[in-house]
Amino acid sequence: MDSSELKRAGLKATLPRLKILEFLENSKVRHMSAEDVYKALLESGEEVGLATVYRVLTQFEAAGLVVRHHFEGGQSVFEMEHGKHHDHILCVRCGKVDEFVDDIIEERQKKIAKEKGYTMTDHSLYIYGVCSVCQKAE
Amino acid sequence: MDSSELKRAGLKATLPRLKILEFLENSKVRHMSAEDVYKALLESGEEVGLATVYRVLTQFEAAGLVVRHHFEGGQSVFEMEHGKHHDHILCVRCGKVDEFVDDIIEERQKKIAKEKGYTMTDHSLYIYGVCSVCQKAE
DNA sequence: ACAAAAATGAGAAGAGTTCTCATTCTTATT
DNA sequence: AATAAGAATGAGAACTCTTCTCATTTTTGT
Repeated sequence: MDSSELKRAGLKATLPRLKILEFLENSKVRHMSAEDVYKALLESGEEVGLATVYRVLTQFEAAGLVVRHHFEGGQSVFEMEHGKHHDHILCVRCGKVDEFVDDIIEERQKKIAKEKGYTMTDHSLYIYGVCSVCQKAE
Repeated sequence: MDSSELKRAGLKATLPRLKILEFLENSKVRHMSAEDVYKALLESGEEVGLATVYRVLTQFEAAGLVVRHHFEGGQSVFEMEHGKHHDHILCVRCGKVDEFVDDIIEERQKKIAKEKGYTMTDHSLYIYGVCSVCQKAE
């Protein structure tokens, strides 16, 4: 287990943090709720408290290791930060999530913020639609 | 009180619905949570249940009278639908909300959806930043 | 190995929202 | 205008997601 990533983020290398980080890094699924992480760890025989999962994910977010998304439906989902910023497009039928980057949109956002007198700190863009698979399954 | 708007939306013209609609239409504030609406009605001496406010706002949303936003922070806020679609830019300090429309961004979104094989049904874009007033108050 | 400080886990608590169901209101019909 | 049938309401219970509390355990620098 590699604790250097945690240390770099200014977090002590505790067991729960290591397990959660390891799990996030090795998971095929990109977007996970706190509950998802908690359940997955329990199933693989790890002892972690749900409160700890929430706490740690919040810390990871603050440290920039992870990004928190507010997809529709109240629940937060987390995603490993792999350097490149991107936005999301979601299927409203099956819940599939795709990613995209569009420099023109990024540009326009900055411009709009400036025009309105804001210093932009962040943004969130979600496109909702019906994916190709679900369109056929109509 | 004008019940035609409700009837047009396929909703019976009940007293609570009329009061809520009237309040939304006359309010200076554009974005309100269910709780906000509930409290405001109570204060102006109207008898409405919180559950009804939630129910009615959801019905208004389904009927297209109102738009629901998921600003950061879990809570839904509602806004009268005045025909013109727009996105939002929010101040992370004072909570101020501004609106904007950008045709180029709208265009790009449709294009991206198409490229990814999606039929776009909706989208949500929020820009977060620090507004001019809060920048000065630093 | 040890003490001090920080992190954890279990459950309580909190916020926001939905559900349940007995009562009340609306509407179409006399 | 009265009525009957169905829909809507309100009060509180219940539910979901998340945070808090605090006694116990773990980590880390010495």
